[in-house]
Amino acid sequence: MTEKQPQTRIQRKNTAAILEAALDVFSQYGFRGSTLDQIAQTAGLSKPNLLYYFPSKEAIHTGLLSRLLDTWLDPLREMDPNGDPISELMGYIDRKLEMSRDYPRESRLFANEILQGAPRIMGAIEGELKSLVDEKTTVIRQWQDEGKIAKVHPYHLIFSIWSLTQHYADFDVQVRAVLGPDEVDPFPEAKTYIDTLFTKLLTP
Amino acid sequence: MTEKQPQTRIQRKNTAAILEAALDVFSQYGFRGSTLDQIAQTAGLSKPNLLYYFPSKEAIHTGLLSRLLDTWLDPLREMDPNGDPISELMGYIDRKLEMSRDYPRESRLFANEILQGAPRIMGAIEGELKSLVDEKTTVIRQWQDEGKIAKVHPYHLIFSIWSLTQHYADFDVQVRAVLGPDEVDPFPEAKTYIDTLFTKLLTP
DNA sequence: GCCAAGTTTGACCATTTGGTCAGGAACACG
DNA sequence: CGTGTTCCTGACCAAATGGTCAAACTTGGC
Repeated sequence: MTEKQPQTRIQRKNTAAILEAALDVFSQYGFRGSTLDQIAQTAGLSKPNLLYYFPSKEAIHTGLLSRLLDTWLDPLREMDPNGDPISELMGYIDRKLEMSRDYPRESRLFANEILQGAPRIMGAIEGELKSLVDEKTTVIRQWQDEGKIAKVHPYHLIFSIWSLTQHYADFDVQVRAVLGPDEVDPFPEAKTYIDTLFTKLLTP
Repeated sequence: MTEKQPQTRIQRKNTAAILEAALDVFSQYGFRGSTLDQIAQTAGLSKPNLLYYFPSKEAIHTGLLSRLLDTWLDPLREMDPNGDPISELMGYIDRKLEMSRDYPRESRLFANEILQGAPRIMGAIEGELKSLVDEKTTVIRQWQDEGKIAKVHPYHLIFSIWSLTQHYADFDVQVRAVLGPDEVDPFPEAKTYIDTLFTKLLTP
């Protein structure tokens, strides 16, 4: 939070390379399963050089997470209380699915962290994330009271959007294995399916 | 696969204790993030004693996974092609949600494994799991052709059941954090929500 | 109560891991 | 082109990790 931005060209380039490499490694092996050597090698740097930019393994991890949480919540933030309820919700759902398609590593990074009890990100979940969800569920409840969308539990509605969309990033290998080698890209059909599901659920 | 069952009392007790402890530890930290010392301590044994019963860390892990996969697939296996389509599917969904409630560690163990690319269980996914899903999706397609349930993509239907139910085990800490400290048990409301969702989706 | 089989352990080992540090190389800038 | 700052590295360290082994201790059946 108390970081200075004025950095040299090299600093910017290397911290970016480190975070990119760390995303690769942490998202695949989780925090404890990842090693500094792995990250350093992926980033094309030496281990001591890594630690010149970040004081510790944990600092890289939390740096990544905090930098990413905002992006991750953007789709929900964009949901406009004054827009048309159904299209706002469907828009949110579609954006979330696109994020799973375009940023699967980010999804897996969070999944890993939450799976392990969120030891390094609990604060943000109880703070930022919860208050955003609280805010948006209030909007949803309003829409429901106005009869614009079906009355279903708002929090569980959010959970179901998260789980359905993130499943295609987090469980990608399983999805592809079950669909078989013919299916190249599961996302178009996933979008159709999910759109149908939520349309049927939300139409009053 | 080629194991002998006739064991002494002590063997049965200790292998059970080890697998129980390993489930605890592996499900929380993933394979690479877990240590033999941790498992040994949780099981109340010394590390060399662990390795008297299992030849290696990997053997414990694969032992766990193979022993668990069957249980994990049971709810789907029970789905009866000759029963009433809607109640068979809703029954499967309810059983799956109950498993998330009663066996969250098992769910997280699989989630961890799949997240990391399923390196130690890919075979079972491409074999056992895929063929069971193939079989059941055929049944679902039949039900759809008979007009008994709505025509939605059968594979994605299965994926959505998995993701929605397992979410409450895998992302438990997030669910509880978002719902706040007042909500003690999210499962009753989850069941209501999920039942509504799939009823609306599947009713033709 | 004896003895062979099954069980447990402390001590040990090689490797890996997160992290340090002194010094050298590259760079910015007057 | 000189010099202070930034950047980078090889060598190193202590702790942790997966795994071994010989020796000691239990156990079960006779």
